[in-house]
Amino acid sequence: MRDLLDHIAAKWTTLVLLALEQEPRRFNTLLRMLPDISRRMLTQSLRDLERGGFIDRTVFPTKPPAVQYALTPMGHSLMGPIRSLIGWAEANETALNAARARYDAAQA
Amino acid sequence: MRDLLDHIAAKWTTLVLLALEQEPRRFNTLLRMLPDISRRMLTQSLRDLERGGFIDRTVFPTKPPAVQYALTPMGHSLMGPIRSLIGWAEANETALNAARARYDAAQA
DNA sequence: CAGGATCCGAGCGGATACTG
DNA sequence: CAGTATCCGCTCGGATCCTG
Repeated sequence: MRDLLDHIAAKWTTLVLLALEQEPRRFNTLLRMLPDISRRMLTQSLRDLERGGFIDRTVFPTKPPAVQYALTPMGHSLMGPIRSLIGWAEANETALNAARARYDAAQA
Repeated sequence: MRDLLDHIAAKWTTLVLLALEQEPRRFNTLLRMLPDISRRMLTQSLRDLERGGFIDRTVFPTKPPAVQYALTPMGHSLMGPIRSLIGWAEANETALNAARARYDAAQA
């Protein structure tokens, strides 16, 4: 459990998974899809996800080389629970912001 | 969404929520329940969760003072999605470890 | 008992330059 | 194109001491 949390916790990994959900993507495509991620962080996140068996990395020996990242079956199966989190977040977004504003106001 | 991820990402917050799910707890009780957390990190996590409206903090003016932390309705409602993640983690624990072992072996 | 304050080392993560 | 390498500021987080 701790393990999984550390993955989700990685802050970018979940966004990467979402970017790959529809179809496999290439490195620079992902870079463009995730506006605030740096090359370095994207590389790290991809390695982390690959290590966990969530994504597959395929290198095409073209020139220049192309690298494709795709969700594994296990990666896809994780999307269910993630969707459930997203649903919650959307449903409670307003309440969440309100709670924070209230708290911050009380501290001022 | 980013917001929620940052919460979950806080690495301890989810564990704190789980510790509070059954019944309200006091500070030192939580400290004992979460073996590897430091006082400082527990305080931070609690503040963060309070700010987000996930938990309530109640001070009893006894001597010495007692402070109780309890899930709010919103906090409880988040447990559903979290349970779904936990279920996934339990179901895929073996596959996850295997994937990691495989990856690490390939790198060696 | 519940925590704030302070100090400090380790690592996260960005920017830039370089490679196959 | 898809990275790696290096430098470096900054925050995370532990340890310790102090308070109401």
